[in-house]
Amino acid sequence: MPELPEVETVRRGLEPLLCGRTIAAVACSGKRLRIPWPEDLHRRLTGRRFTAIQRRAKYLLLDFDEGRMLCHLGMSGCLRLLRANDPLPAHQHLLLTLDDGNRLSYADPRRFGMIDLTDRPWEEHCLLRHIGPEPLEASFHDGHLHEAVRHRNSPIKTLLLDSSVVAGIGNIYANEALFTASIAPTRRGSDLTREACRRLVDAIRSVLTRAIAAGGSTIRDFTGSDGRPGYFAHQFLCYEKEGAPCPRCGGTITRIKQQGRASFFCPDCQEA
DNA sequence: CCGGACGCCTGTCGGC
DNA sequence: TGCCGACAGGCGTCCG
Repeated sequence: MPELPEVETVRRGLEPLLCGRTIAAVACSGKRLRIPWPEDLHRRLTGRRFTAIQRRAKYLLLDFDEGRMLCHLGMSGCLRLLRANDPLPAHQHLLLTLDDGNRLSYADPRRFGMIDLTDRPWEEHCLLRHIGPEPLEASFHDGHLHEAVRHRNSPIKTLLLDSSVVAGIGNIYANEALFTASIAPTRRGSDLTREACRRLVDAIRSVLTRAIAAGGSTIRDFTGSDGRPGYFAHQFLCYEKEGAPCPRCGGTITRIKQQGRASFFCPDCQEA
């Protein structure tokens, strides 16, 4: 489900309502997610006060007055703020009752997501250490991208999904950004000129920024922390548009498979 | 080191 | 109607 724009949408929804609140009660399903639940979960969460909600790649970083919680939504995870009488979602794995009576609910049917607790600084967390630059920050630019891909033989689509090249891009936005930059997903990293990298960086920034403004993309079941869907799927140019006319040249959007995942592109106007 | 395949889960959808 | 396979927004691991 969630790529960078969706996780950022959740973060923006949580931040004003969560910061300053204290955890009064903790309930955990105990069902194993991607990694095992931390030891002493109840003790390490109860009584903690939220002080900051940040995002790195597709991870949510929740800071407490003492300690921190790392959260990843996987493919089907959902973090929502519920009022006291709201019904609880199916497949809920963690429920934090707050001192104002609201509740933070983490649900994840497929259990590809994860939650971890740490007392160390974020930059020391092993899951965050090898992640590349944030695409919306100045450290991500054409020179960085060119250097990261110029010796790589993999298709550029695969490289965009590699979080050590650039953080937070998933299947939807890799496809949309390559379409916008007029670069075929099959192009080898080593074939990209500096100029093509500049176009791609611009396209990534543009697509992600517009997706965040729309509240993310809801294909099936994504919702923000308030339960509302995102509307960026209405602006897709190629994703899940197999057979449709290309909005740029009138060619036919084609679907291929790369690394077992669907890629959509226009063979007529995306440079092979 | 690199690249590709696989597995982890559940839910949904299309074809027969 | 029901069953079965394919597929879905991610990502770490394993093997050649």
